[in-house]
Amino acid sequence: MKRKKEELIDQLKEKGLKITSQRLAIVDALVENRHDHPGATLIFNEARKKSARVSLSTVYATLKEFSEYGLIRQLEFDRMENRYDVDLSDHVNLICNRCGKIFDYSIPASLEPRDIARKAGFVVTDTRLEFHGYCRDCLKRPD
Amino acid sequence: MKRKKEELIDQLKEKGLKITSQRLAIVDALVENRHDHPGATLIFNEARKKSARVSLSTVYATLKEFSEYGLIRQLEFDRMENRYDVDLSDHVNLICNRCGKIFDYSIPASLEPRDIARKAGFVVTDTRLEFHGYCRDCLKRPD
DNA sequence: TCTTCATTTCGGATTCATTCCAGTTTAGGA
DNA sequence: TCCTAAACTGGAATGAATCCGAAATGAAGA
Repeated sequence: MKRKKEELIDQLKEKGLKITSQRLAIVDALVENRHDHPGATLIFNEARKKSARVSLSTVYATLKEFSEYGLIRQLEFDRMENRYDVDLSDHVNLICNRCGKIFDYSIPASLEPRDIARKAGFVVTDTRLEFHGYCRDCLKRPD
Repeated sequence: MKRKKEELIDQLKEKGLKITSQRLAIVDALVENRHDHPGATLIFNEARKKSARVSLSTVYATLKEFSEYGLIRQLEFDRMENRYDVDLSDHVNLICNRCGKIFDYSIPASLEPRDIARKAGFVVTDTRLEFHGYCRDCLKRPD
């Protein structure tokens, strides 16, 4: 299996997006911090460390673009910056109410809170299910 | 079954929260617009219409407090104001990518996108599952 | 290798939801 | 009716994210 980093770079090429030093630094930061589900600020700082010249605007624009092209997944929160996930496989995000860390729990497996507590050591207090797509009315409309 | 409005007011009393004209107006707005899953701005406007003297700060503080006391549920989005749900029963929020409307789809029922398309006429393009709670480390820690 | 130009980047200004704060009002128990 | 903690106000502050015009640059073609 190819490393995630090269995989992402190949996808950039496929989609006709340019490979710039900024994008490489952002890809690096995304892949290396993947288990932290990093946010824009963390990615910005990490990219800067690697001696790359990057602006925060660019980081935002790039993450947005990557999300739109389906290279990564954007996780949204209330009063907390968005986080990004390079793991596109089916999984549940387990989010700790206290420390805010985000853990992955892979599917298919039972989604019963009891099972999750037993297998992942995570006590579920609140669940959030959202299915995004197109409603009946919008499907009918042309445009 | 008691009407949702009285139910909420009773809960305020039970928790020792004061019944103010502002809170009554906010409860009204929440209940009457429940199917729109209203946001703070809509609730503010609705509450104002009912000749109530309310400030936006109060609406925010009240919605936050209601959420914390578990009277309502806060739904968070990216670049869109938070929305509030008075329906605390198990259900999936179906969110249209185009018009932004939020539909409820009750559980227990199959969560298979195919079944949802057939039964609710909603085509699922993206799913979001988040389980909030406490991680292993935080469970160990005293504090 | 050089030229060209659409794409990308920059950074400062802007937007907008939400929170904060200090002063004022008020619900509801005594 | 009085009293006090709780609730409310509105303007300022915060912070994530976007916008914008100008400058830089990747990469395709000569």
